[in-house]
Amino acid sequence: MKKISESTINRLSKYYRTLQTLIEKEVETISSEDIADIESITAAQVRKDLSFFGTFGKRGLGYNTKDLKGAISKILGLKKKWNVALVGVGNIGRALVKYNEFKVQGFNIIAIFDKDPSIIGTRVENLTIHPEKNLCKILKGERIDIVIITVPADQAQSIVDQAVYCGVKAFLNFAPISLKATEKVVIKNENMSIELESLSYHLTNRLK
Amino acid sequence: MKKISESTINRLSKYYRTLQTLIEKEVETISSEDIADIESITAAQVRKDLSFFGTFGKRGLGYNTKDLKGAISKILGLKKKWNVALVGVGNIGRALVKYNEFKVQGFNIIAIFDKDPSIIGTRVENLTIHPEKNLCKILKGERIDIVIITVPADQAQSIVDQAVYCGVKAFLNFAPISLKATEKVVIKNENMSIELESLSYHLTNRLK
DNA sequence: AATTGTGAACCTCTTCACAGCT
DNA sequence: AGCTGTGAAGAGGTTCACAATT
Repeated sequence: MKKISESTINRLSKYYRTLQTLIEKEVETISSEDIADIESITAAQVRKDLSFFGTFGKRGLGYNTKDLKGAISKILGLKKKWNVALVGVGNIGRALVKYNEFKVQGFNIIAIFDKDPSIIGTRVENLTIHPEKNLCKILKGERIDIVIITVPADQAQSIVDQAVYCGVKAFLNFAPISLKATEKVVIKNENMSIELESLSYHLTNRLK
Repeated sequence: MKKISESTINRLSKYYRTLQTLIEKEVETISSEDIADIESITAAQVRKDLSFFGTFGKRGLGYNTKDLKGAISKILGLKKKWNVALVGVGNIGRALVKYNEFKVQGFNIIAIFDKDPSIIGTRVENLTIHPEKNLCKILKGERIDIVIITVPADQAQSIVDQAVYCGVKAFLNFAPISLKATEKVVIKNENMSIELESLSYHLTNRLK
């Protein structure tokens, strides 16, 4: 299969969410132009993104919202439930465990870890905090697909290394550091400080 | 000034953080190649990014870590403290108020808002939760530069509209929806579901 | 008549490669 | 000799524009 860009994948996620909203409003059909307006992009972009995966529309009519949502759901692999673990039960980690959006989309956090003895064994939302030394055993036993990293920057690489060794191939990293892994592993970064610094740049240079 | 790409700005943030770590380790000089290795990019990319803003290195030697950190700090506008407000004191909002990294980098959350009467008036980390109806008055009075949006998706656009009307030009949005504003406003998105869905795509299609 | 699907044109970002300093 | 700074080449992503289809 042709290499699909990360931008295309991210836009598919957005279309997916938009379609969900449209279906709730009982809209049955939508054109690429209308989707484009909602996302503030061009209609050609929407059609091109979809064209990498097949032909989903009807010329002259547009796209059926339910069919297209189903198609994107299949492309993104959202038909299945994913087992997620979270390492680092601090402020951010705790908030993510409680964040409902993930579960709704099929990402179930089913194991959580920390290295602080004073919170190990306590519970957050029905989940017991495991010690990090049991990481590998539990990742394998629970068949974890994705690990969310919410530990401090200096501990993040070590968690990735351990988890990769135990077979995990996908990570969502909140630590403000560039993590390394082999080709066969994906790491997505959620770096909030970078986004704030970007705002700072624009306020300083462009928006005076 | 030439238009600088968002990727360049984001990489500058990363270099900045890397330089900070190097300075703590008492490294005084670094080459573009070494920075590139840390960030898993090419040396030419590092040099090109910096070249948009001036010449900071010494041929044959590399870059002085402290000087370069200072230069990037100035480019990104991090010399000054920014006044930040947060709207939506749910799980994520609460975690961000407590998140220390922001304050360390000069982003001070000094006002927080919610519309739930049962929590208005209560405190989170020394800050009293204000009712959303006072948004405009307080944004102006406290001279807020940046608004962090942690309300549900269907309320996010209305918060942006109000805040833009009251003079705010920069937003960090955690709601999973595409927000609209004029040219003179920047909105950065922190969409955690999109990143998870991207992982789902890669696990489904590439990493079997 | 309306709207998709797509090759070609265009534009932007990244990498190469080397002249120019230290 | 070593490493930066940068014009030119290359790669990749976006938009145009139109034939094809309903």
